[in-house]
Amino acid sequence: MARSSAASDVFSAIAEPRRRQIIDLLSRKRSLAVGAIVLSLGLPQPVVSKHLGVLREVGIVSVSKQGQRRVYELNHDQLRPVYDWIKTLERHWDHQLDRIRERAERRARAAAAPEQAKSPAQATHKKGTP
Amino acid sequence: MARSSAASDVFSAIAEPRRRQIIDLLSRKRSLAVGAIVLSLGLPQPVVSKHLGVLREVGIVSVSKQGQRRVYELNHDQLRPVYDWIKTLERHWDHQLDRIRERAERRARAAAAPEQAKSPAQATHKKGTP
DNA sequence: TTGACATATTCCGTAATGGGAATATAATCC
DNA sequence: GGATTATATTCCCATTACGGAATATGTCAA
Repeated sequence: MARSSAASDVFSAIAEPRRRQIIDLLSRKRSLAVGAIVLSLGLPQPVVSKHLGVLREVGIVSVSKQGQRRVYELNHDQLRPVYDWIKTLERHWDHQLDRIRERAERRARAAAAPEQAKSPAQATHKKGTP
Repeated sequence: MARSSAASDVFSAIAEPRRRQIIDLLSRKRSLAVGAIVLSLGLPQPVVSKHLGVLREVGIVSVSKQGQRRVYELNHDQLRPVYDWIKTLERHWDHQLDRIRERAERRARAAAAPEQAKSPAQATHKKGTP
């Protein structure tokens, strides 16, 4: 019963290495025809078409006919759930963002409570809260 | 063969919604015994144990015996491949990072050349989850 | 039309998935 | 020792996944 299937769930869709490869390809080149993907990945055409089918069903890619070929492109938005989910754990990876944000917050705190500021922050008028 | 199995591939491991739930739980509470997870998710204990088994095999979680219970905790590092992969597409989402970095740099420049300080210090920018 | 090309779909076989129920292991308490 | 609690493991089953081969659909060109 409705086990999260690759055909409907983004996370399952990206579980397949070759599907991730396809996504990688499409994120670099703006758009690609099936043939180009087949060439690039070196997989049998039916295999590629089937993977594209899965990605299509989930909404990760979209097609447009162009002559006798189908041109695929990435819908980045559909991958957002993955991004949002993993981003929750971002703080654990000592990411640049953290250092920047941390510094900003330290600075903000210092500006908000200047009496316990150990480091002599030059200037900084304090500032009322909006 | 060697289809990327959930038992060996991180992406496959996190494809399962309940496994993601477990990860979410463990990322909030530092460490949890199986019983607590069972309680929290409302799933049968064997099911939880099996999911934990998968996460364990991949290395996403690790166990330690504590009395008669096994306490699990998250190994964030193992999820890094997911983070790194999805982060490639970050630019498409006009991410907060850019704004924060920009602001920080502006601020840094202002601090380096204090005589022309005139920036509106918007210290506290609490950003709730959208 | 016929034929070449580009892509999708179907059928098949094998392997893996995840849940349920029952059972096994292990630690703790009496 | 035996009983109880906590967790893992095994067996079974229905479902799904993926690749391969063959075939179907669609499009252009002459």
